[in-house]
Amino acid sequence: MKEDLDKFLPLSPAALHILLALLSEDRHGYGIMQEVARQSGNRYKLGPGTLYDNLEKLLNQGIVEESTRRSLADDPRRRYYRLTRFGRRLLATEITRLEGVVRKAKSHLRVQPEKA
Amino acid sequence: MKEDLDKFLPLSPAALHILLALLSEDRHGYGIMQEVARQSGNRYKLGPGTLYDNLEKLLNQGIVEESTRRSLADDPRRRYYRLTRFGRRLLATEITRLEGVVRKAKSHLRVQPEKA
DNA sequence: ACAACTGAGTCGGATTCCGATATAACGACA
DNA sequence: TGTCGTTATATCGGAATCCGACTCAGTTGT
Repeated sequence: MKEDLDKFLPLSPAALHILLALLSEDRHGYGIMQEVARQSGNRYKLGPGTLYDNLEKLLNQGIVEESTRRSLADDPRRRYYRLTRFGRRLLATEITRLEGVVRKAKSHLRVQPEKA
Repeated sequence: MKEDLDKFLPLSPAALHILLALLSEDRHGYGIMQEVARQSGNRYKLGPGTLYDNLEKLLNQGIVEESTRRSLADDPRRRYYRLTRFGRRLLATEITRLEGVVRKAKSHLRVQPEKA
């Protein structure tokens, strides 16, 4: 009961970046959108459609769960999400996989870079 | 005329792995499927539908092009594909981006890994 | 008062995924 | 020769996903 992680991999770009945004701290939906944009230097932006589709799926799969609001002063509209332990393990596995991809690619990209 | 690369990023897992398979050498469709499976230790397999959908798109975008058969002894059914220079640059950009993702994630995954 | 922003969410068309299936040539073997 | 397994390209169509436009509403700033 360990390699069923593979069933969820590879993560789509959207799912990966949502989990990445939740890795540093719990966030609400709008906050996830902002963090994804920020982390990518505004090059990759999640729209609400993609966000909520993915969030729903991630909740159903037990990768993400809703967390209670932290402070009473918080905007009551906000709904916070956090990684489950399974989600964290899944993300760690995916990151390891991507590390291999990057290493492999770099070894080939070094040679014959471009004629000029 | 340089940052239009961003329009193509991030790459879907399928597109990324097709480009990766073509990075080491030119391959035909069936060979791409095999290489993607091999590179992933059989954990990620591309079906023909996903392959040809993606290939068509990559051809239209000028990321991949058809290359002529290398040897006369080659199975004449095969159609070979290669990365264009643009495709190589695009892949390099995506790999750099992923490197950043991996680095960021690892710095957070190191702490509070899992209780036991 | 008004605009801009924060915040959750829906909707529907477009795109992509992806296995099942079709077709056929190839290699090996009895 | 026939037949089986593999190699190889390709299509098809239902399912899943993407994703911007939009709705609704509260908050903040000018």
